[in-house]
Amino acid sequence: MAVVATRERIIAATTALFMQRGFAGSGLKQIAEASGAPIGSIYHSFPGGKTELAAETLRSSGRAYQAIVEAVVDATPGDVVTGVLAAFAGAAEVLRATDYADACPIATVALEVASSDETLRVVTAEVFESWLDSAAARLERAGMARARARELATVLTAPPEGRFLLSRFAQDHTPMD
Amino acid sequence: MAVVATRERIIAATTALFMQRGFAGSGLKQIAEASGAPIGSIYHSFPGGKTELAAETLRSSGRAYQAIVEAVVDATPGDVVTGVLAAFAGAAEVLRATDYADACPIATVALEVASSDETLRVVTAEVFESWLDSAAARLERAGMARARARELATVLTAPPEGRFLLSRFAQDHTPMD
DNA sequence: GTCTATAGCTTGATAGAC
DNA sequence: GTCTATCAAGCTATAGAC
Repeated sequence: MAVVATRERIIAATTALFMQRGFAGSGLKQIAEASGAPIGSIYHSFPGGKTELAAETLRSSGRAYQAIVEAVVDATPGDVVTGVLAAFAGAAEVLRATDYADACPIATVALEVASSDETLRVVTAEVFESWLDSAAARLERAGMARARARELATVLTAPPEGRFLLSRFAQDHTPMD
Repeated sequence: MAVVATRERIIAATTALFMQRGFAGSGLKQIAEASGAPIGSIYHSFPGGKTELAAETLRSSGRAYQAIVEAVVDATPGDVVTGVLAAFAGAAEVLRATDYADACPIATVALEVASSDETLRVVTAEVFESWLDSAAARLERAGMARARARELATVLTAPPEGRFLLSRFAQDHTPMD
């Protein structure tokens, strides 16, 4: 019980710091302070150190984000595309409400490690693959051919990520609408 | 002459490191080594330290990228939208040729500093504004209304940024096509 | 203008008391 | 399992010789 809580608190603190300062910019000392756990506890829960903590955080964020999008999509009447748009409209609202601080929890770290840390790059690629699989499965279920579903899933995911990026550093809601 | 060369070499080295490891992940020591100039020379050219160096690097990258896109757009027959697509097709080729290492030189740093360094956040926003102005001006020249031109410029810029992001960490060309 | 040396601090990681 | 103390190495920045 206490173990799980500590581990979860560490991951939650890491998620928040990664969104605001990225991987290299988030120190273990900061993470320890933000989570209320000393550094020793981080190494107890994540013996692989910062890399293992980052990998678990990315996977956790990826799962959480995917679950939210799936819930919105499945609850939206009409076709899947409309559902995806509804999910991203919700994400846009969160972004605005947090003063453009909380965007995609993966993107910042993904760009940082894409060419410098192969272990974490693979993790971000797997999270992305999982998102694509989820979207493609729903499009297939709606009657779309397998190859076409995968293509459309990719096309649907890219523009929102770009809009997140633009509206975040412009601190302007316009690109999201 | 020698002064300019040193300064330019430092900025070039910083640009490359920012694309690969981001802002926090690129140390001044690494930049010094990559540029062939000692740390003292960095502080001679950029008295404001790492922040000033980063700001100048972002502006330089932004100008260079904008000049390339403008050249391609202006040299492409047909409408402006076709030109923009041609420019991004060229960028996709560069990305593939560099094994997905050299993507947008602004995006990684922009996400890192968006919520943690107001000085650099403003710089990234200005670079982005300049891109939008450039694209909107060309759309206006093609006869489009001012407000509509700006809107379309934003819509045109977002999806390619998203595709850059996705194809980079998937190390897969598909999202770019 | 160029470069060396180093100060002062923070980092990721470890050892070991409790 | 939890936490403290500490390490060596890294960082940004500065002072000052050439």
